Amino acid sequence: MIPLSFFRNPDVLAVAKGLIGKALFTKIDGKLTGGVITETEAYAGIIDRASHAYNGRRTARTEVMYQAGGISYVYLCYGIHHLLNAVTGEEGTPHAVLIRAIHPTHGIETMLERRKKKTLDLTLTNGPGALAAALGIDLKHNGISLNSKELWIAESDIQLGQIVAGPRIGVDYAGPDALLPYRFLAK
DNA sequence: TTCCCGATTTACT
DNA sequence: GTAAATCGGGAAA
Repeated sequence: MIPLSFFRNPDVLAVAKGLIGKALFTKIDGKLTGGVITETEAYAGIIDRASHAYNGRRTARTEVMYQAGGISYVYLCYGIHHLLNAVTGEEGTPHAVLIRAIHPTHGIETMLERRKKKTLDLTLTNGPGALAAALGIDLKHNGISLNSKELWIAESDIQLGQIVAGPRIGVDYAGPDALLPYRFLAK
């Protein structure tokens, strides 16, 4: 497993970058699925207009983000897609890292079934909504540990290319904050 | 309670 | 390239 101290690093950018190349697994409905994280985005709590916790907003939904790092934050977007985040930072600091894409390594058959696809292609786990769907993640997994029996993150032996940073996707509404290089992906 | 909108994906024109 | 799908949460009243 990954030590809790990794997730509780106050530098959310370092955690987002560090998660690239880690392995993400779920075991939901008795089916093991997982892959290597290839793309993430950082959401810097109260100072980041793209974050749900911007300006200290604290509600029933965002409450989980204020907890200590090392747990999940799952939420429904556009009424259709579930997005998976890793909560980071110490308790009281609502930082989170959105997992945007993985490279599938385990349970590909199950993931194809969940996505209702017949052949393996790049879209299977490429994109935050698609990834959560393939892994079987939904709101039931909000706020659970990232070292639980149903959902966990581990080290990986797989070598990825150089990590590059760039602006985030789909957050144009965040004004100047949308331009911040908070997105990390393996080349 | 009511109204409005979104950290996206997919299917069309 | 553009639009529709679809529902929980946040803000207003």
